[in-house]
This record gives sequence, structure tokens and C-alpha cells, in this order.
Amino acid sequence: MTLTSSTSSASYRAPVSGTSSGRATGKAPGRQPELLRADGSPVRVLVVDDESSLADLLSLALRYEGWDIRAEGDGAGALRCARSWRPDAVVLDVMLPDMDGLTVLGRLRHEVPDVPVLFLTAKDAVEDRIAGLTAGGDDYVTKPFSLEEVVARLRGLLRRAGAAAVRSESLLTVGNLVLDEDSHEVWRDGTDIHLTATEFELLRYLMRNPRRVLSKTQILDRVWSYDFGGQANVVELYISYLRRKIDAGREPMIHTRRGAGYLIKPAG
Amino acid sequence: MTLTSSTSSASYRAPVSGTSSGRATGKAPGRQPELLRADGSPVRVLVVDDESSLADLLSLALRYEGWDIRAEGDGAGALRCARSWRPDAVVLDVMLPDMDGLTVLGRLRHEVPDVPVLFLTAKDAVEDRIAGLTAGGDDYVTKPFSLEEVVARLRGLLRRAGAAAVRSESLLTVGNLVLDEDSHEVWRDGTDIHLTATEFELLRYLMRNPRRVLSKTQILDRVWSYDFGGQANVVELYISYLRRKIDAGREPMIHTRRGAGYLIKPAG
DNA sequence: GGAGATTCTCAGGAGATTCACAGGAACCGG
DNA sequence: CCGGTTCCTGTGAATCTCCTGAGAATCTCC
Repeated sequence: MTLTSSTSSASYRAPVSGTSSGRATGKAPGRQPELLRADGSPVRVLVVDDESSLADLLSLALRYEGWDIRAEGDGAGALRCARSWRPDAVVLDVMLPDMDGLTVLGRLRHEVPDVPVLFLTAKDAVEDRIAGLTAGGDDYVTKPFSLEEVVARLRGLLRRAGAAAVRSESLLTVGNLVLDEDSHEVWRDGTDIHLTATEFELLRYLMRNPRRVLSKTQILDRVWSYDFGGQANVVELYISYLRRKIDAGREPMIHTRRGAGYLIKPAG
Repeated sequence: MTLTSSTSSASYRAPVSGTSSGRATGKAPGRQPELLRADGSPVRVLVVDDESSLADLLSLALRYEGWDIRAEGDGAGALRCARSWRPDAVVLDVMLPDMDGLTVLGRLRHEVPDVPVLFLTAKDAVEDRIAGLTAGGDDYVTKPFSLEEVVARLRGLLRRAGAAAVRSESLLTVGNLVLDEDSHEVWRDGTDIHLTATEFELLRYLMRNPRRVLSKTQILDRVWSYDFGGQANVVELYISYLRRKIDAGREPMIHTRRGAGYLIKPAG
């Protein structure tokens, strides 16, 4: 598999030292996929999960990233699809009705040797088992997950499995704020900022959509796990946390659009 | 789905750095639709709502945008229509008589995988498991909504789902007044202007119909939610607010046509 | 097992926003 | 110039949105 970053596109990456004038073109995720195969066609991702609602949710979110998605409900179907369709990555639930994760993985590797796999696993699954599964370049997320997390992990896998040229593309930049998706580090003005997991995901979502108002519902759907049943004002709370850490004293980058949502943009 | 911006048409979008001379041809929305499919035919939107009065209201308003509209009253009909008619976008009430929103969404995705969906949901029905509905590129508005809001959201969805050429088309420009629908920002002469939610929607409506007299009734029907029961002079009030912020000191762009309504046009 | 970190609920309060009302200004026809 | 109509806008009250401190519950890591 070969992946190239579509450097030609005005991606959602805002100009690094962009002044306020350099307006980032409103990125349409799902339109100009940043990750492409060598021939320019969209990346292919195979989703394997027997819970159809989850498979649908994932398909939806991944499709929106501009990827070509197919969904299968069991191991047999997955293998069949892998053989004929040759996906660039696979999202695989380790608990399938017909065969267990290790078996599927083994046969999958037989079909498509180098394809990276993102495992979906229940929280309480035995650790070492997962460790065995992810021995290669693979990765995993535990249910219930947030869409931001799955997308980020998948992007990571694709990036690492892709051409070396794509390497080091894990930096998100908005103004003087930099976020490293690989190391989970964040800097503003070069100063290191420590964020908790949730804060990090929220900031990543904001930074992936700079200068774009995101409603609290959108944020909730994307950053919090799909089974979150709490109050929508956690978003307010976490925006508050983020501001304390990122905007503290400095010129604010996170803005409230009363009645609409929040957005991030370069200071100034 | 492929969408192209009809750049050939003198759309209602005034020239960006246009002097007052560059007069936009008096476009009647519904005449020269800005968003078109690749083959030049109008965009197709499927409206699904069991309240026929609402469906009618929406159909009327959307048709006026120059789009091809079909309305269905239940999930089954919606799916049937989606399968055969292949709409470019769907407006979907999450409360349908025969099936719930998530079910319809799931099956809809099966029929037309990439179609963007705008959900209609009751404000107080917080329990309505909205979670995940906006996970993809989808969006939602709560009842009671304003037509301007629905149209704007729908345009946003279509824009983002459409061709790359349509990118960065989130700017509305009239003379030296610029409005960004993504970031909800407004500038005059490059100076940032803060507007409240209602002011923003009113201005957007005006700017989408430059040099065109809009009656107070039209404005009320369009910018305020359909169940608004107040005095018609809120429009006067908000025009007054807008003038204070937009025309303050400068040459006025918002004009009163006594006995007829208001219009906006480039200064000079 | 325990200390500290993290997530999240709850609720008070600050402030922004919406809107009604009403007096006055601007306009219009005679 | 007058009376009637339409429009403008100051004032203030009701409401809504958002921010944030306090603390409980849970998780993580040693």
C-alpha cells in the first residue's frame, strides 16, 4: 500500500504563522481526503462489526473523512471482502459471531499481508491478549469509544503504513498552537501544555476544524463516546478547562459564538 | 453525488471587492440556483416529516431556493423515494410515525451512502437519543426553527458534500461587507463586527438578497421561527440594531423603502 | 490499597439577548 | 401647515446562555 498526502489541497491545516488575514479555506472533511492512495483514489477501509448500529456509525464517520468504506458483519464476510476488495486498513471487532479475533487476524494476514488493523475490544478484555493482537503495527481502541479517537487512530495507522513522505505529518497547527497527534503533546508559543485525554481530544477536534463554529451537540457526538448519556454542559466545562490551559493570560484562541457553538482560530 | 457551483451565473453573491457599480443581477432565488448537480439539473432534496403543514412550509421555502423537492410523511415512503429518486440531501424529522430516526438513518445510508442529512428534532425531547446523529457531516435544527436557519444549514451540508470547487464559498459579500457563514463572523471594511444570533440571521437574509426589497412580513416569516407570536415590529428593532453596528458612522448600506420594506446594497 | 488525577454533576451568578412598549421623528397627502 | 401613518429607538424587564467553583464518583498508577 502506498499513501501520499495530498499536499496540493488546501487542507484543514491552517498556515503555521498565519496572520488573521490568511483565512483557512473552510475544510470540508470528506471531500478532499488528505490521505490518498498512490493512484489518487480514496483510501479503502473495511469495517467489521456484528452490531449493525455501531458499524453504521463508524461507516458514517469514516466516510466523512473521505474514505471509501465497506462494512461486514462477520469473519467470513470480512475475509471475502478483504480478498476481493483489498482494503488499505481494517477496523475489526475482536468479538465476532463466527470466529474469534486471532483467527480472523491470521487469515486476514494471509489475504492481505501488510494491511494495518484497528481492533475494537470491550473494556474488560484481557490485556495480554490484546497485546498479542497488536504485536505488529496494529492498534486498538476499547468500547465505548469516541469517533474522534477511532478516526485519529486510523489516520495514524494509515500514516505509518504509508509512504515515508507522509511521516511527521502528525502535527496540527493553528496560529502558534501546535498539537502532535502521535505524542499527544501540545505547545503554545513553544511552551509545553499538559492536557488530559478528554481535553486533548476536544482540542484536536477544534483544531481539525479551525475557524468553523462547532455546536455543542456536534462536539458531544464526536469527542465523547457514543454511549455518553450525561449533560451537554460537559462541553462547556471542558472548554473552560481548555481555556484555562491554552488561553491563560494570552490572547484567546477559543471563542464562543453564543447560541451557535465554539470555534478556534489564530489569535489576533 | 457531485455538485458544482454555477460560477457562470451572476449569482446573488456580489463581487468580492466589488465597488457599488458591480450590481448583482436582481436574482430571484429559485430562478438561478447557485448549487447545481454536475449535469446542471437542480439539487434534489427529500423532505420527511409527518406534520404535513410543516412539510409544506419547508417544501415551499426550499423550492424557492431553486431546488427540486419531494416530501414524504413516513420512513417507509422516505426510503422508497430515496432508492428511486436519489436525492442529494435529506431533511428528516427524527420523530416519525413508523420508525425512529436512527433506524431511518441507517437504512437511508444503505440506500444512498453519502447523502447528507439535516435532522429536525423537538427542543425539549432531549431524551430523543440524538447522540451520534451529527457524527458524520450531518447537522440538525431544533423545532421550532426559522426557515433561514434550515436553508442555511442545508446549503452548508450541500456545500461541504459537494465538489471541491465550491470550497471556501462560505463567504457572503455585499460591497465591503463580508459575512462568513462558517465562522459566523462579519466584517465591514475589514473591521470585525460582533452580531448576536438573531442579528446574524437577519443580516444573512438581507445579504442573500442584495438590492431587493424585503417586507417586514417576509423577514419575519424567514428569520424568526415559525411559531413566533410577537409583534411585527421586532423587525424594525433588529434593523435598528444592525444599522447601529454596520452602518455606524459609515455610509449606510441598509435602506428603508417606506411602506415596502428594507434592502441592503453596497454603499455609494 | 491508597494518593492523586480525571471525569462529570450540580447550581449559582454574571452577562448577553430577546422583546414589548411607548414617545418622538420622519414622511405623505391634502 | 395639518393630521395620519410609518418608522426609529431608548428603556427596562424577562429570559436565556454560558462560565465556573465545589465536590462526588471513578479511574490510574505505583
